[in-house]
Amino acid sequence: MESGMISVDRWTAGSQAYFLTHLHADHTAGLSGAWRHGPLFCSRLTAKLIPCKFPGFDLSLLRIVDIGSWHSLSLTSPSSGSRVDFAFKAIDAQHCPGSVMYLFRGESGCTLHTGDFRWETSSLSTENGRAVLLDALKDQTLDTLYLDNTYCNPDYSFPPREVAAKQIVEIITSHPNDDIVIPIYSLGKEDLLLYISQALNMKIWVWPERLQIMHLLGFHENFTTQTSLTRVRAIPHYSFSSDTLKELNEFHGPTIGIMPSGMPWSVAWKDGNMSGGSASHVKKKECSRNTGSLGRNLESATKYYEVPYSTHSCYSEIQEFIELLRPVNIKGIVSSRSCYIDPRYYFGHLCGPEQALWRVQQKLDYEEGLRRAEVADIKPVTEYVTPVAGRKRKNDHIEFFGIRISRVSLLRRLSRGVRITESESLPE
DNA sequence: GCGATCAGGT
DNA sequence: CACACCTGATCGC
Repeated sequence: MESGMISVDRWTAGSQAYFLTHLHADHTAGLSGAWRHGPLFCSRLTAKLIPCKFPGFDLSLLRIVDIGSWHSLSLTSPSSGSRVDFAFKAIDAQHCPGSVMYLFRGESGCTLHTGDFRWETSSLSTENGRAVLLDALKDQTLDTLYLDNTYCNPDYSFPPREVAAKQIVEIITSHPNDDIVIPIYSLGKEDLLLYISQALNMKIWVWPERLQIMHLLGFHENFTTQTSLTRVRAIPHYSFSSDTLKELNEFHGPTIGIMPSGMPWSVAWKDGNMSGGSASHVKKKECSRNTGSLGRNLESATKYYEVPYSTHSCYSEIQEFIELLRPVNIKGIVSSRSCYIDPRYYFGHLCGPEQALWRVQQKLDYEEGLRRAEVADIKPVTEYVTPVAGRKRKNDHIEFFGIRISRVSLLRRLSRGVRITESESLPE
């Protein structure tokens, strides 16, 4: 990529093919209804959402990438003018609706771009993704892994989403008479809301634009814009703060805030907080801040929970992902504001040419084992032998050790400053 | 008046 | 903390 041929989640002119992993704003900086720099490859669901996110977008530019099958692409080398053939495949990224990773196979080797992704160890989708990736890579090394390194730090530890979803349902049922507000963004966490809706057999309120998204995603029964139908509301993230929660409590009655987020969940927070169960990650806060003016409503100490429901992989999941793939090289894709952790700071020992070959060798050994097992008429092991530790490799002079500040300014510049104008049109 | 970018907020 | 946004100011046209 970056050779003037393929761009992933980058929208400046000069590429021959543009790939979109998912429709969050930090991956669409530069996209707009007027964008027309070239063909845009994305998942079917993402394509469905594009007109809503970018009104006026020229839909003839869209190239739908069906998940799981190989697609081919023929481009022209900008330097030599000769033809360059690629094959690529989309894999479910489990981050938000429509989100995918892209695996590219070309003359210059294999590249995997994860976009944002969640790699929950025991989920069926991950199991499928694992098989698809290993099968797609075959005996080749993965040359470059562009990695969602949002939580690429051992301090970040949180449970699978299902666990967090159950915690949230518990919180809601333990406050049977209170209103509940759950801050969400314009796309993502639908599975959480659906889970709550089904577990409690109630509809969930969303704002009108969000209902339109829900309908596009195929959810017709579980969401409503009628306040009177439910006590559980998913509200725009930007409209939520301790002040708004306090106001809700003062003017609308008892309201609990539940923040589903992966962010503050480092191991340092795990124990010794004021939440009931010490094993639980749930953080409960009493927001009794009283910033003047209305004052003295002592009764309105509002309840606010933070629950580790994350759409990004935690550290151990990233580790497992890298141990599976053993890439030659890893590059982080996060465009964070204040710091950039090079994935090789923690995972340098899992990449490099030797490690990549190690993976291939593992696969060959595994297949050889299967063959022998068949001959010996022994039941083959159905599970993959997951590579353990294996930190033999000495890092011979990888220069990117430690925290890199200089890259940040570059990444920031690439990802800043989108304004998504919400569709004017009404639902239906 | 418009889109693109930036500053600053949740 | 820093997710994935938001609003509002400013720049260039």
